[in-house]
Amino acid sequence: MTSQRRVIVQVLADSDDHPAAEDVYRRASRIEGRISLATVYRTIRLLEEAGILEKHDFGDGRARYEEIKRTHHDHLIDVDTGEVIEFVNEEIESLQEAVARELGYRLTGHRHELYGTRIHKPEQD
Amino acid sequence: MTSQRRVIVQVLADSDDHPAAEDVYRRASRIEGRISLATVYRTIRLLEEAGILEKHDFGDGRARYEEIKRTHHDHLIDVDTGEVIEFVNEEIESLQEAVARELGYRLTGHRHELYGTRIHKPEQD
DNA sequence: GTAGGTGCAAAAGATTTGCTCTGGC
DNA sequence: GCCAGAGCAAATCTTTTGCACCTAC
Repeated sequence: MTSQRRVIVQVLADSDDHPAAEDVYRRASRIEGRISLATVYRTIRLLEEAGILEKHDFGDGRARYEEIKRTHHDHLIDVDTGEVIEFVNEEIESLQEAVARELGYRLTGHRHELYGTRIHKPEQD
Repeated sequence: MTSQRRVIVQVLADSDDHPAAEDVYRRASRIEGRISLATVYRTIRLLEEAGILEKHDFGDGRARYEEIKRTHHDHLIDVDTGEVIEFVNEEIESLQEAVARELGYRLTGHRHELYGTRIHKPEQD
């Protein structure tokens, strides 16, 4: 357990957004100067393989990460702002299982992202 | 309309899988020798912007493409073989709309992929 | 004839890796 | 002291781009 790893893990734990490797590097650098992007990538990979981190791709060309929390959720991405909103829908979850089963598969994972634009609500402005 | 573009469009129309740019290049090269990977990328981009082609990312680091067919569908990826199976589930589709609406969003698109392993069926072997 | 398209090679951006050095235990 | 792990720079992989040349209309 080196200081670099400690800092990276801390940064990820403190983030409630979905930072890319570069973001993690930037945030970690503020705390611990002696750190390199390569180490961030290596540590992120370790954490991912250990099942601690989840990798996402929201379509902007780089991987985004978040800690696996107790509650599973999917994401809605605001196409105008890039904001990421988490959602849970048990009905969709079980339908997915059913679809896979019908096709002769056991589900090992899934990726579900919604992309949308905010509905303008005049009374909220 | 150049011969290169004609060939690329033809290759895509003839493919019922989800080829990456490199695959399109390989298939097109067999038909038309005078073609470059750069042209494939440029043409693919044009077709995507024209709404003729859909871009996917199945998690292997390169983009995969398919022609937009009349019927919308999502994908189940066999994690053992890489095989891609298309599926349609209207119930999930409308639940997605509902989820977005509840969060105050109008859906502009979505990405939904299931990852699974084939359930072994002894009587089928 | 010319504007848009092509090929080639180099650039760009994200991620990985080889190698040497270092710091935790 | 040893060895896993760090830093740095170079390599890799996919995709994009600059530029000179070409070709469809």
